[in-house]
Amino acid sequence: MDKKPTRLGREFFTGEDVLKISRSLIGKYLVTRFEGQETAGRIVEVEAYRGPDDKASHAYGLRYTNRTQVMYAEGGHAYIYLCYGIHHLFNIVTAREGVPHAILIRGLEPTDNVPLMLRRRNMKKLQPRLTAGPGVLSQALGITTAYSGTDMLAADSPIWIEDRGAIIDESDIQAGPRIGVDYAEECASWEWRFYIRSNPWVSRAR
DNA sequence: CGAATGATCGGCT
DNA sequence: GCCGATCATTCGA
Repeated sequence: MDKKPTRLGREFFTGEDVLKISRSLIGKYLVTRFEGQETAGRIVEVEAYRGPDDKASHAYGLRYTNRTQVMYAEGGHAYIYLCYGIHHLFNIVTAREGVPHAILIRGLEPTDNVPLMLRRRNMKKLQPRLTAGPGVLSQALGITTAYSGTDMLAADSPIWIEDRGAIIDESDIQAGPRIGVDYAEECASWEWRFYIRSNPWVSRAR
């Protein structure tokens, strides 16, 4: 915990196993810096989307559109899309170029510059609603679809992932079915959602 | 070109 | 617990 924060290197994101990378992301920090203001939170909940063979993925069957083309970029890019016309959902692209894997960040424990996050969310009081959920955490960090395609390994990237030295015990990580993917037939039951058990910053199932 | 649809959220009952 | 918001994207005509 005392370790100096280091940005995760490219090799963290280019692996083939998106489930393993998803688990490894738990406990890392998602950081943004816009107009000189940093905000950050500890990742406590993620979901894996494995391109070609996953019916829940926007890249199922290698579907390639203007929106999804960034999913085919090298691991470490940001895939951000608009959901329900309102919410900007933030994903991290993984795997080598051409393999459309992605990890959706669904829950964050706010850590850096909470007052600014509260302001962006139009909230007065700190409560899980601030960053528990993929749409709200993007709002709290100032992330919008305008940043989709960003290479988070670029030196001047406004969004990046940090390792602050915390070790998360595997036994504290719970797996379960992904949220909101009922349309994905047999893939809907795959337990590709990972989260820290009993953590208040994990999004609530509806 | 038109219609349908979401990897959700917050307010209201 | 339910329901409406709200629009980029996608697909089919």
